Amino acid sequence: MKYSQATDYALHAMLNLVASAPDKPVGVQQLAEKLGVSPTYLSKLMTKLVKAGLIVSTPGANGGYRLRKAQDEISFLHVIQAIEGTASLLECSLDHGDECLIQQVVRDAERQMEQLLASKKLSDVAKRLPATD
Amino acid sequence: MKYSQATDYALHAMLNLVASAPDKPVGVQQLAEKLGVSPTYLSKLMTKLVKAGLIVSTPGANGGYRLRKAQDEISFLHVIQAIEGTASLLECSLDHGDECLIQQVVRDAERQMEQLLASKKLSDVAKRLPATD
DNA sequence: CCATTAAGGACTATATGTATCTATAATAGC
DNA sequence: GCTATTATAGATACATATAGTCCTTAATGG
Ligand code: SF4
Ligand code: SF4
Repeated sequence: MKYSQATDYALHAMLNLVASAPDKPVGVQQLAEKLGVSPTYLSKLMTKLVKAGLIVSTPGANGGYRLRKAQDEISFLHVIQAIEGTASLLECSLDHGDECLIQQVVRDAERQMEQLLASKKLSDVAKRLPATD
Repeated sequence: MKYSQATDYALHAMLNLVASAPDKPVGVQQLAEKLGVSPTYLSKLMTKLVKAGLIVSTPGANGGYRLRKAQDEISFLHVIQAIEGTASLLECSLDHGDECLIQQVVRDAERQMEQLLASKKLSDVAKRLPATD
């Protein structure tokens, strides 16, 4: 089980936005170049982030993307779920109801992980981002 | 991000083994029938569990699978990792070294989840398994 | 020796993820 | 208004992973 590569791109793109001036939008071209990804592909991911309410986009000349909220209000979980969705890890076909302990265990485990991911904000890592990124 | 269906099968198969008599091996035929899966496919999954050291198999007449360890020593994490592997959720191509906070956050989150999954044993859910399973 | 059962290789089908191309819409600046 | 710029979106192509089947081989009990 792995996060899709798209999640990796999204996280790095978001951190690049954090590192940029907050009022100057960053275009997908620049982002794609820094990440070494195809611009058109990255564009679709950015659109997902827009729809998730994490960033805002402005088309036209000097357009691009900028954060919608303060960087200390955007958590890892926000970014990850914007790309990966919020489905549970275990999707059993039969639904034996609430008494199913199997699902409870997995849900609990998910909650544990999500709790930590939600507590970590972009600002927590923005301070010390590897230089070449 | 979701566990593969194979993980779902493996968990249910293991719990069926727990529910069976510990000395009588259970064949893949019976298991497959209970789970509603193809026997040949399930067979491959069972082999993975064998290689992970969770169960032992005996071929030949009256053969099948049985638990290798006590049911309170087998955790959810054991079963899940036997199928899904142990790779990290985030596999970035560039490796910027230990100071990368992005990876640290994700690793921490993984550890949180794994810690809970490791603490939950098969015996914890075997007591109250939905009837139709 | 024979029936039974697991293991494993080869193969197919399907789904998902990754990526490209093209067209459309919106915005800023002239 | 016109034009350049930039995001959005659909269609399409490609790669990879998952899911599943078929057949052969090996091991065990009777
Ligand atoms: S026992 Fe739980 S996980 Fe299994 S099929 Fe029933 S509801 Fe789903
Ligand atoms: S910053 Fe961290 S996650 Fe990103 S490419 Fe570098 S090592 Fe990988």
